[in-house]
Amino acid sequence: MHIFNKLLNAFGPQNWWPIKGEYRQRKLSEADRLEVCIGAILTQNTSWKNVEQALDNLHKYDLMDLKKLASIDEKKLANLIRCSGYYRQKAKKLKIFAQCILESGSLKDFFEKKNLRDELLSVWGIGPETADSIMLYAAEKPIFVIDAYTKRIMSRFGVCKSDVDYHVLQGYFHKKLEKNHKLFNEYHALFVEIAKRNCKKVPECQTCPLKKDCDFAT
DNA sequence: GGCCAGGTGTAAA
DNA sequence: TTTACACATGGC
Repeated sequence: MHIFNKLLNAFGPQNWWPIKGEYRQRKLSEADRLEVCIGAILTQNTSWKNVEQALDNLHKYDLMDLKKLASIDEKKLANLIRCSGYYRQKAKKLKIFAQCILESGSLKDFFEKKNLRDELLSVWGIGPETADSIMLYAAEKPIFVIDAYTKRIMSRFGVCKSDVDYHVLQGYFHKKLEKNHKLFNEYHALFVEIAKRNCKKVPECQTCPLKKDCDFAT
C-alpha cells in the first residue's frame, strides 16, 4: 500500500486549510482565499495557535479586506497581530501583499497570472514556503509545500538530509506523486501530524515499506 | 528559564 | 554560494 494511504488510514483526513472541517463541503470564496493568504504570512516560523488569535482580531476589526489592509496604519495593524510574533515585520508584509494584489485588481485576477509562483516570490516577505502555501491552499494549484516538518520526516525516512534544499525535496514529491491539489493538501497535513506523534503508536507503521530506513520508531 | 514554532530578508565572508 | 543573524510572542 502507498504510504499516503497508510497515513490516511492511521490518522484520518486532517482537513487542513482553508477552513477546518469544511474544506470538502464547498467551493472556496474570495474571503476564504484571502484568509489563507494572511494566515500563510502570519504563520511564518510561528505556531498556528498563535496565529488564530491574530486572525480573530482581524475579523473583529473587519480587516479581512485587501483595501483596508492596504490602507490601515501599519502600527495599528502590528498591534492587532502582536500575538503571532514578528508582528512589526508581519504588519509590513501584510500591507505590501495587499497593495500588490490590488495592483492586479483582485485575488482572482492575481491567481490567474501565468507565472504565479514567481509573482508571489517577487513580493517582499513571501519566500518559497509561503508562496507554495498560497498556491496550494488558496489558489488550489498542485504545488507540494515543504516545511520544517516535511524535511524532518523525510530525513528520518532516509530520503534526504534534514537540511535538504527546499526545491530538491519539492522535486522529489512532484516526481513521485500524481499532481492533484487535494492529494498534496492532505499529504502535507498528514506529514505534520505524524511528525507530532510517536510513530510506534501507529500499527500501520510496522509494515511501512520505508520502515527499514526509518528511525522514527526508536 | 530555555527551547521551539507550518520562514524571510539582509549582510558579510 | 554559503553562513550568520535579526525579527518576537506564547506554550510547554
